[in-house]
Amino acid sequence: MTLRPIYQQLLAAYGPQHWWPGETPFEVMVGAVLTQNTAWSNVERAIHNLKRADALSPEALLAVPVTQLAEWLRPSGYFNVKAERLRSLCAWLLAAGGVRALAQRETHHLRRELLAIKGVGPETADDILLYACERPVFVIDAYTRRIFSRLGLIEGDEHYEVLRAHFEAALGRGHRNVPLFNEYHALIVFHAKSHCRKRPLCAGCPLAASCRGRI
DNA sequence: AACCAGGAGACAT
DNA sequence: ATGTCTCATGGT
Repeated sequence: MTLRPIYQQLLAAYGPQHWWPGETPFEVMVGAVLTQNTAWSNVERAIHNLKRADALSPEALLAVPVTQLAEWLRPSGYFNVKAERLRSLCAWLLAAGGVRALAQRETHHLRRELLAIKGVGPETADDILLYACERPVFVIDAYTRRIFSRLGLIEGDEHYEVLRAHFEAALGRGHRNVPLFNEYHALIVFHAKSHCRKRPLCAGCPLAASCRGRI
């Protein structure tokens, strides 16, 4: 596939992105839920509220009333919904034996468990698997659909699992690909936010060579 | 002032 | 299996 050269072009243009923006695996998980259909700048405010209240742990989040949690989450939007979603995530984490205990589980088993949590869909599950648990899964999001459909490489409306399988098959599935999948998704998000918001192909787009003749 | 942002669940068809 | 509605804040 042409997915390798596209990655090289993005990396050459933007450099390493050092994802996920979060200091601990648990903070990554929280961020993955809070950023659902929400600008990251708003998520940062909510996470800052949690840190300021010294509440950024599964135990602390479960110890306070939902109304209090929702108040801390207010800047990230959907705060009532997300308060419940964080609680179900934390309840699962504690039942699983804590964040550290996740290392024992096999990736596919872990993925099914994550998807069983209310408020964790395919993308959030894969964010957690890749960026918190360092598992080799390729994250599909709205940016990925938009960019690669404009490049003519996918339709864009395929089911999530179809696209994930497609990208993973093209790039390889081994554990050695964790850094690649990490960087690739981060670059996709950065690229989508800097270029191509409205136009298919902008002046100075690092993917111009891959676009040529297709758009 | 409409439109969008690193989705997911509930529900009807 | 495929649409539609809802959830909500802050930036452009």
